[in-house]
Amino acid sequence: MKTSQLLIPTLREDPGEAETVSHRLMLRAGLIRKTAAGIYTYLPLGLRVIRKIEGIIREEMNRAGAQELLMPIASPAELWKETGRWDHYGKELLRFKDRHDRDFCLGPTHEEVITDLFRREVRSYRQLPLNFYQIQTKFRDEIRPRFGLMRGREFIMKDAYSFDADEAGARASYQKMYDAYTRIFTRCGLTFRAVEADTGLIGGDVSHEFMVLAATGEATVAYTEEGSYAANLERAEILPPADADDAPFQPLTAVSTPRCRTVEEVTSFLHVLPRQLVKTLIYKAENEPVAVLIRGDHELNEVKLARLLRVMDVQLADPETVLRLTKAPVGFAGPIGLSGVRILADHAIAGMRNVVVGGNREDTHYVNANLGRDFTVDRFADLRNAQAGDPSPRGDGPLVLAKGIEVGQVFLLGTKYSKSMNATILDDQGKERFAVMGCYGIGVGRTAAAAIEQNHDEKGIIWPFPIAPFHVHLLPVTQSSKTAEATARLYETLQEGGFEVLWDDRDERAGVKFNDADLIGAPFQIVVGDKGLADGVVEVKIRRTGTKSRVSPSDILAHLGKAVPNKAAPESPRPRS
RNA sequence: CGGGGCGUAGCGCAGCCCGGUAGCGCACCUGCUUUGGGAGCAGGAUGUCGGAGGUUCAAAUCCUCUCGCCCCGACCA
Repeated sequence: MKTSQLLIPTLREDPGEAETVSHRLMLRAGLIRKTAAGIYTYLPLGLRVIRKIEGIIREEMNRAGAQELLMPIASPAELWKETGRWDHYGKELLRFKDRHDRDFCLGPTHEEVITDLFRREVRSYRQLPLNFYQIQTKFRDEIRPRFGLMRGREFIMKDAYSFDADEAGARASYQKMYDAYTRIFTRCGLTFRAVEADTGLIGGDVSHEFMVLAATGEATVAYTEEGSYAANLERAEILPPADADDAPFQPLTAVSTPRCRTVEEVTSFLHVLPRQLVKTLIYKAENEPVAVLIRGDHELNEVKLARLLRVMDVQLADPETVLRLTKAPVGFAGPIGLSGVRILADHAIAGMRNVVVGGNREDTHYVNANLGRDFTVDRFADLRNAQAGDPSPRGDGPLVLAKGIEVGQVFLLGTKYSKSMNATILDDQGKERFAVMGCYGIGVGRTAAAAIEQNHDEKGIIWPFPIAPFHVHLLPVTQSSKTAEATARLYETLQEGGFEVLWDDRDERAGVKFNDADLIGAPFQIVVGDKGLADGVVEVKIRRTGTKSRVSPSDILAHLGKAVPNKAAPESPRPRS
């Protein structure tokens, strides 16, 4: 393609609205433009990248035995009411009415639609297993869209849904998808990790997230260096500590702590370490208040709390509730004498002695409080976030934390949707059974953004070969007819050799072309100019390394062929579960 | 939804505090020169100052309301 025939509006300056590298570079390199908050138009160059990623996904999904179909963007409220998600999904579900006043929504995901199709069309276990996928635009009305394609409201997603006759079959389908995902992200040239994950709103029993490791990631991953354990921070299990403090009980004493509300304020006022304090957090779980005890230097994990309480979500109680329960303003809650509310505690609390707790009175804390003697706990559980250095639940070393971008997630759903929507098949005994399902998503645009986060320098993007919008950027830098002819010949040769070539035929100065080429990030740049042609060569620059070599045009295909990374997909490892 | 900030030319911004001629850089158009890492000179075009109301002789500037966007948090897969 010639540059003059494509809209590639590169920007010399950083757009004010972009913070992260991928967002900034996608705007600057002319890949996308914003249409509304969290809603983007893909320009020709950006769309080429999207199509490349989709192509890799299609190949691997088909290879794994999935079949492509396409579901509608709009779906009727009735289906969502069957599973209860019309009420539970919240404001992320964009609802609207048609001209007949019927309720519809824009699909944020498609379990309901595919399960409806399945129950209408599939009767027998003999037709299973089945796996359907689509690559399609989703809409989730995010509270705060950000970082360009990383978290948009409208975004392109590959979603797949597997149906099996039994649990074992479903696990096999899950494993196939896990393996396919590993191949897909490897082929996209990404450094990633599959981690154990929570199932969230989608529901289900088992889930892995595929995380591209990058500093700008929104999620935190906990893993061991040896690599046998990896989990999303919100999921990472923490074993009860083996060691307990066995110091003798000291007498309980109330102390005045004027205006000391936070752990930081209380501990520095009393000259103790945060790990000697127990904070008491009052939460609301579906309007039922609950008190949670957490060590001062630990962080409560709301996902774990919600799972323990078997509720959709939990939130910190409002100041009025805290005042009613503890008879003190926020900041002074403690377990001693606290009544009318269940008291939960993180495992770490069990082994602590002579701790600082809130006094349930304004400006008052207790020191030397002790479990058993001064207060009781209704239930101990794993309720905190993992920290770097915590022991792995598999006993294989300390956990390391890293930031990651979630580009894909696989769920073993079980019968959650087939039950609520009555999607049954007949088994080999002629008996009706609920189909056992799995669902599998990949954020296509987010994968492109993640690739940029991982592959860039101060000049611009450095595309991995398989998802680059073009393989070769052809840059004539002198005006002579000799250069023009050599460029045209090279363009033909390269295309015949199977390379996708972007030919910068603009009447621009060399510097402009060089800078745009570095920004756009094709793996190879070929500079054609009188200087080189006088010696019978053109200059090939490898974008990633900056290495330049002088190559005779007749050797160009052989030269590039050597430099192209092996395109074959690697063997996929098994999940660690 | 809470906190902070920003809407002025296609893009990046100044002007606003202290009311009185709307400006700078880049991009764009014309001409000449130039042409291997974001060219030079000369000339030119481009704005309902986000919108509505108000105060005032006079509003980009002050006041009120409103819309949009960005950042932090809450939230979310």
